[in-house]
Amino acid sequence: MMWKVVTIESLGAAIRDARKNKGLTQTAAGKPVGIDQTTVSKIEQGSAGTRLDTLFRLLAALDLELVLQPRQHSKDDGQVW
Amino acid sequence: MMWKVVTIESLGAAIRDARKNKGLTQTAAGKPVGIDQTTVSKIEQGSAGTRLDTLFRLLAALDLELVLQPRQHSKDDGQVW
DNA sequence: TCATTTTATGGTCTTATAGCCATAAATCCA
DNA sequence: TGGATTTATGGCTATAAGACCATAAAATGA
Repeated sequence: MMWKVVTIESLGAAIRDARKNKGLTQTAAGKPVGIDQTTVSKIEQGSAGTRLDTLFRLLAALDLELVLQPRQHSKDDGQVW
Repeated sequence: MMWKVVTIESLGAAIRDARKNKGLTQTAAGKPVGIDQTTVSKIEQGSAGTRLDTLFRLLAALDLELVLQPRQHSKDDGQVW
């Protein structure tokens, strides 16, 4: 799977998707990298203030990576941030 | 261009790369989205505590987007976070 | 080389994350 | 449907981001 991410909310949704695909609970996903369940919950809901270190630890736990690339605009794009 | 990002440092480096490709200074990149030059500097250096809202505003300013995907391991991968 | 531009660093102040705990709310399933 | 699991919320505290200002350091180019 690949999730295009342009907003914090879509990032959270993608992470939730990936976590569920792996059959993990928020607690199980966060525990190995020292992230509290409440924090995972907020991230998945699109908390604006989430810190990068927290995000990257969660990505590691879920075996995910990011790709940065020029924005590919499409006519049905809504708000961009 | 596409930058694979697995660490905060590589994210910062990729952003710097993209910004320079656009011929923008840190001040010029941050100004339209209300981000201070000092903050852009820290982000590019890989500041762990950078907040997602700050990151996404900068990505918007540089017309960049993220893609989230399963990690593609390669034998020369180093530390993953 | 030297002035100019750009980036890095350091301090202050305000604000908010994330850990932690407790618990309500929602979801699952037998 | 009811108990168990999972997720969301709220409070508390320590810690730190980011705006802003000043300035040092580095890079640029004429």
